[in-house]
Amino acid sequence: MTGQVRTVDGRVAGRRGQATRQKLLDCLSEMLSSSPYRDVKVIDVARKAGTSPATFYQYFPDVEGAVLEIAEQMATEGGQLTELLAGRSWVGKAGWQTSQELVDGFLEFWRRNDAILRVVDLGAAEGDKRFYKIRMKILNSVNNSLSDAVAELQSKGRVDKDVNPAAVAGSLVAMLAAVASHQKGFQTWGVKQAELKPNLALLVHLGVTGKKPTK
Amino acid sequence: MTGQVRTVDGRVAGRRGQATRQKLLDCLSEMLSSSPYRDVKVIDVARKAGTSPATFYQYFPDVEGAVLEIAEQMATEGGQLTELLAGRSWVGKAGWQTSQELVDGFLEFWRRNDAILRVVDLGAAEGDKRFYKIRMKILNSVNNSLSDAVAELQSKGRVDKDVNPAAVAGSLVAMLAAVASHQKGFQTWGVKQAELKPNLALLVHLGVTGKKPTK
DNA sequence: TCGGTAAGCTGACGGCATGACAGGACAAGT
DNA sequence: ACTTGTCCTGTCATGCCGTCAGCTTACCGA
Repeated sequence: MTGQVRTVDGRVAGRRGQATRQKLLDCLSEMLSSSPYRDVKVIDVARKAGTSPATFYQYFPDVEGAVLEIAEQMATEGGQLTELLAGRSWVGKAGWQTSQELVDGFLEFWRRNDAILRVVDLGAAEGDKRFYKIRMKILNSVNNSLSDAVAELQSKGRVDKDVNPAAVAGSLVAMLAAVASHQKGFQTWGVKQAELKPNLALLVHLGVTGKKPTK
Repeated sequence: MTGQVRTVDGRVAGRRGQATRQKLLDCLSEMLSSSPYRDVKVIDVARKAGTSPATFYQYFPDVEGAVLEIAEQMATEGGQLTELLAGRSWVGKAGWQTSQELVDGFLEFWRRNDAILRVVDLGAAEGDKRFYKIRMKILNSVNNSLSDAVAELQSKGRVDKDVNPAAVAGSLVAMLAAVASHQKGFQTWGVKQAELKPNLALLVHLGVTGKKPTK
């Protein structure tokens, strides 16, 4: 499948090597959660993993390289997000439920992976194609489903013709991602988690169907 | 007002000093546009400004400190965003125009300041209160206006009672900011700039009024 | 059991950025 | 010209980066 795991200098990693590698990745993940991306140093990660910087460089070209690895793993898990929309209806009460469950699942996924997603977002915004592709991989599953849903409703005449399904879907997905990243920010605006979700679901439903949900 | 500009060691900066300081800020701004935040080094900024690292440290505690300065300046200019909504109507054709102009102005502002906004966003997401406050300062102007608009329509019975104005407004603002940050991303989804704007405006209008715009 | 071979790890090193300081250059007033 | 306070930089100790040679460990076939 993905081929063997290799060290920077071309050797194949065995059991022990892979364990060390994974430990480094885990420690890096922790560091990303606890300190600013800019301040994450190779030496700190290595120390935390109980090994030396030289070992780190055996498995990863640099911090960024290791981050990409973590992000890739997460993106693969992120494929589950597709299930939030596969075969769901956007009509009537079912539509409202679909919308709610999408918001719920999305926010939960983002909250679980917030540290790494922050970095992926930054990399993507800075124009780094590698991060960009990973971000796409995660969002595409949701985006395509949403886009299809809009397009289908459009073909039935339930949505205006001058709506661009991809643009609407992309904007909604971007909204979900942004709100998830700044969930704490809403508290300062006096909005609690529990209140936020239904309002987000409302916006998603409005965006996809153009109509208020029937609850 | 803001008091005198001071160096790190407490001296008051004169004409020449302020010029140097500003030059350093300008060069830092440029660097942020052209290279990843993580790789921006004091020595590079200093070289670009035709001075030495020591000079940089005379005016700023570190790179982050200087970035905060730039962000603060930008946040002040960002007050202009309020004008996009002050005294606008959300009813009928006027409502559609309000929505369009908001999207236009917002995207333009974000595009002009994308480099620094990326960093502010990251800092805020990482939980740094200083960046967080700056992000609020920028978004609040728009957010409050939007929130008021929703609340007003709500009091007139045109919007459902269980809608939380602050949550909806915050989500819409987050959407605008996120889409602006990843404008390039939409091109890969086959969505052009020109197509994006009206669809965003539609979503904003739907979110605020709960109805499709009359064009 | 015993090498042989490849994987795994680290000490050590040159290079570079950081951050602090003291002292020299410069402008302005007297 | 002299003084004063601002402004800049040479220099230095410190610490991280990224690489390499070389040592240790695990696996495997004879």
